[in-house]
Amino acid sequence: MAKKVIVGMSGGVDSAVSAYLLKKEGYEVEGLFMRNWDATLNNDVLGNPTLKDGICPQEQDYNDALKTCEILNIPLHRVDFIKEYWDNVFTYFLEELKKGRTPNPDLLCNKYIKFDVFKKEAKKLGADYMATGHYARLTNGKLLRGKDLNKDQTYFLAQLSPNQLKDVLFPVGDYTKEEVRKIAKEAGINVAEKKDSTGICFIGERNFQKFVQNYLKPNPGDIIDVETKKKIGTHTGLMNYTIGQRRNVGLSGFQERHYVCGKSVSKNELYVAFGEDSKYLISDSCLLEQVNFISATHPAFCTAKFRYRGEDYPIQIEYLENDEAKVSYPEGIKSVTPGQFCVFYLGEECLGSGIIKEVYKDQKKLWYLSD
RNA sequence: UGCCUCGUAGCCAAGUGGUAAGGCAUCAGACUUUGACUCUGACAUUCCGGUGGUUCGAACCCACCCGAGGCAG
Repeated sequence: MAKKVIVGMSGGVDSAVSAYLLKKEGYEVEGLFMRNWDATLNNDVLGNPTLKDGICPQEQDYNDALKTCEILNIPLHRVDFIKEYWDNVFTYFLEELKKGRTPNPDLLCNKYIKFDVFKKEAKKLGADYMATGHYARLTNGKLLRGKDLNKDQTYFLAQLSPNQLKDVLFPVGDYTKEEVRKIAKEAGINVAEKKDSTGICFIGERNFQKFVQNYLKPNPGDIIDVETKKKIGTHTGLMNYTIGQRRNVGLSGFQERHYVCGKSVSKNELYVAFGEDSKYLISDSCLLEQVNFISATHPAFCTAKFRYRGEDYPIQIEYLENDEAKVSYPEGIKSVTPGQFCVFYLGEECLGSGIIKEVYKDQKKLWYLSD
């Protein structure tokens, strides 16, 4: 009796090829499409580029997935997690923004949606395994980077528990994106040439400031030159900025490039530093919260990424109480941002992650990144 | 009122007789399952505050006017 796999079909190439490969390997394959965002229901109006189109992108994706399943001759189920997404992912996203932090909703989307309610739904459909189109590999319970290091998506999986990764398959993890597209083309899959989706998972590309305005009231305040502590402009609301940001700050007339280096929610001030090598952008350690480990290995020294597609930096970890940890990187790293995830790696293995809570330089909390 | 300095694209700013550097910002792409960062391209189609003049030729020299600031007072 062939094992049954439910594949999360997004309407893109990666999941299509995943289903194709699994079927070729002899699994009984069925697709499951999920919809987690409804622009109308969720009041996603300002800055939504596709609102006026005849068909919303999620429905287009569904149609693409449907076509793919037809080609592969497998059934496609469908499920809505709009409420779950709002309650567990989007609410967190907004709460973090209110605190002046920079959340990454896609890690929580995996934690609370894809590898939780979606997986349960797959089980309900009789699945022995669930599969997704992530560029990642699983070997003996270890989560490894995808073969295509440029597309590696283990960063987004770093908040999962070992249990959530049980009975999970990542068929495209052993291929490069180029190979995946080639396979799709040769198999006659409709979405072989479809452009990769970007933007927040399930929501899509947006003008961030306008998008957030649908949910949070803007609260303008002063932009302060972190060096002189003088006011040099007005910001449109702290939630509109992230650390290290250069574009869309709204300042001009200066000789040097300027970067957001901090903010104070209590004072409603945004701090800006000049020059791309400004010392104000550098930190040498940080405190993590909600530290999660997938791996049984808890090393003192390893590497870490501080943002998706960020560089791997050598770090030292000191494990603390309450799922907290102190991470040190004496060489200094630019734009370590509260709210973002710090993801640990040991060679190929993705060990786990934590949320950046506080940022330090020379053992002192950065005053311009405090509250 | 007298004298001095200054007035270059949205902003800052080179250029002081030979036919408008650069930076910031902005816009458009590339990259990208987080808002970045980075990279590429576009950006004063002969009006360089205005009007005349000198010159083969002026943003650059001269005159006057307008405007901003300063020193005398």
